[in-house]
Amino acid sequence: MAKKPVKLDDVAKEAGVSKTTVSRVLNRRGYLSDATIAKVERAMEKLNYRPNAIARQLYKQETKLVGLIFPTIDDPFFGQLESALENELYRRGYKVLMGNSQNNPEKERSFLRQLLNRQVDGLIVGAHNQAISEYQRTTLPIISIEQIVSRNVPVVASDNYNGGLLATQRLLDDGCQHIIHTNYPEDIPTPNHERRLAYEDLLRKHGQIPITYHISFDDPVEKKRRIIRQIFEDHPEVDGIFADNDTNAGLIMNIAGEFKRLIPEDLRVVGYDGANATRILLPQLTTVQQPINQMAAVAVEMLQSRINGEKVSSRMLPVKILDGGTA
Amino acid sequence: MAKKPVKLDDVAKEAGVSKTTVSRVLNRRGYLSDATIAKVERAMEKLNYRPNAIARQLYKQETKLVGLIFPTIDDPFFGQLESALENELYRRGYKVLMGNSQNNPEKERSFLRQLLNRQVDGLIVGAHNQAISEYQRTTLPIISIEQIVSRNVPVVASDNYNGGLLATQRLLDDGCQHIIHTNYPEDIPTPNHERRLAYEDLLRKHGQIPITYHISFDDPVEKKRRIIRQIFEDHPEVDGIFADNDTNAGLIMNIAGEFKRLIPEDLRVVGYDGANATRILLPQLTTVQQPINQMAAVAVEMLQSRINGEKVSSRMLPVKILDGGTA
DNA sequence: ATCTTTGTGTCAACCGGTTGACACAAAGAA
DNA sequence: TTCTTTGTGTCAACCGGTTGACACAAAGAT
Repeated sequence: MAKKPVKLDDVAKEAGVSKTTVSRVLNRRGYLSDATIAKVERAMEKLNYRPNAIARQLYKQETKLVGLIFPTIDDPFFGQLESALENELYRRGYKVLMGNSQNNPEKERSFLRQLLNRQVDGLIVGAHNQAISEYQRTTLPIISIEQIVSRNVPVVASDNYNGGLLATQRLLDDGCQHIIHTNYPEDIPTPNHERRLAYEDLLRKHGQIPITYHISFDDPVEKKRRIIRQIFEDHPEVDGIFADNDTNAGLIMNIAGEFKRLIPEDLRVVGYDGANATRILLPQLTTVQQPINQMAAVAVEMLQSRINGEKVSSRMLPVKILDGGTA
Repeated sequence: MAKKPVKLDDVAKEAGVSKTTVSRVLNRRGYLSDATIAKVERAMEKLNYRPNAIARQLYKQETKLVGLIFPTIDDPFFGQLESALENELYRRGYKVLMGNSQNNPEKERSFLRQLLNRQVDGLIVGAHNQAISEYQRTTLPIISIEQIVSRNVPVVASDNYNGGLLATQRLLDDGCQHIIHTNYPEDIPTPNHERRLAYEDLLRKHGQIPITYHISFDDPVEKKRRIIRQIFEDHPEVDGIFADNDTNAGLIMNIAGEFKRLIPEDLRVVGYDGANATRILLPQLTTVQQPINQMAAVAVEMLQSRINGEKVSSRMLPVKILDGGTA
């Protein structure tokens, strides 16, 4: 015997007015006497009335919801990024519908398809899948972060190439002779590859041979460890490593210990990302920091513009190197 | 001149059938000839029809949305927890509406009020605020994680008291004579205090005087560092620290370095949480691990039961200590 | 005395799907 | 022949707010 929820009509009856009047009180529009307002509010209070958001959304054709599609949230970089996005969106009156693709194209597609059904007013994506045709033929406002999704989707990115240069240059300045890089397998589309390209270009310019070991974001930790051990086994001469993200840099530092390498004496390490959580747990790491919060702010600003029907173009934000002690 | 979105009626017209028939094809209910199905599907394809989720929700009175209210997502513990929750919920056909309270009662209340308006089918909360009366007088299914929200809200918790015992006992077993603890200020309601109580009880039993330094989750990192430095200044004799979370344990380890303490020789450290990200960045930390993924699974299962109208009661899950090298 | 302006409130259509009730035809059963 | 079952499809009410159109009264302007 669950009581039916109170609806606007019930309030109207209780207050002795019409639906319209109640709605007007709710939205404070049109002419209203103080007496009427008081009467209606008393009735709402008495019945503990809660307006049905869905009904309003149906009529208004807007949900004040924004979808976020990223690989995961259980990671210092994405955690901070989505956290910052949520904050910015909330400030502008939007709530967040979160979907973690786990780099699973199936899940991403299903998620996307559902959101496209007028569930959200806009979308911010940073997942690593491609060839998801749904992105192409929709008119929903979309902003992408660090990822090229489709020709018509503006991108907010940090300057990955320059970040790669900064990291590599640092190791060169430190006098490293054998610098190795870790990055995604090349068939996974991500802007991280820009970091690799910079590393390769700069290394070649200095007469060194670039060597990249491929570690995928989704590899289980044990596999990542195995790949890193391989580095030390294949290249005992290594004296500098540029990791494409801080988590890998952390793993590298641990495994360097296993191989009795002192950091920074025997081995210099530069990471990438510079997220809050990593800075706390691994402050000694020298790393290229992305302006995560700023990226979030810019992305939300751009999305808002698109929702308002304005045109926006892609933006690239600068990175900087943070000195720890590892390089 | 934005074209109006295609609606069910348009598809019906295109296919030469009625709305009902199209709806039936969409939901595969009632008797339908193959010919009809094909006809309708061709029409949907041709018009690129997307059903309006909001309209369906309004009629069905369910949104297949679950709200998540936690302090933040930018933290290894909450990141992993929310990530696991999202996964479990997705498996059951629910999408996630995320709200970070930032331990800001204002934001939490506003968020909650909006979700209560029939926006979500259920709620999982783990925010640290109290006295939010909205939780009390609603019939929305709610499950709380590690937090007592209201008499009628079932809780999923890990065995915090036992976790406190495990951590403290480990330090005692290591022969520590001066064990200090960090935890929230006592006026912030969190189950972490159970960990403190266990520490106090056990320490007293062993004739030691419990000393707790208060570090709030929301304190800026610099403040946290300051408080931790204070520990070493006030109690140079300290030889064991039980931190109420791994992030603080990480900070403690760093600052121990500043004070020239070797870990574990001069100082033993035990953390709390054992989240994935921390295990990767700080594997050497001995810590009490919460069964984060299991907590998420149980919470979702309980929520599903409540949504189905069943009664559920609170559950407590066991913790275990993970051996690193710091204690 | 007539015309506007301001204040208060009502009616009914609308947003876009969903579904119970019902109509009608063809096939099989009694 | 008549009754039941199966297959196919239509009608219109419904979910719960929102709002343009409109009615009517009182006050102020000309």
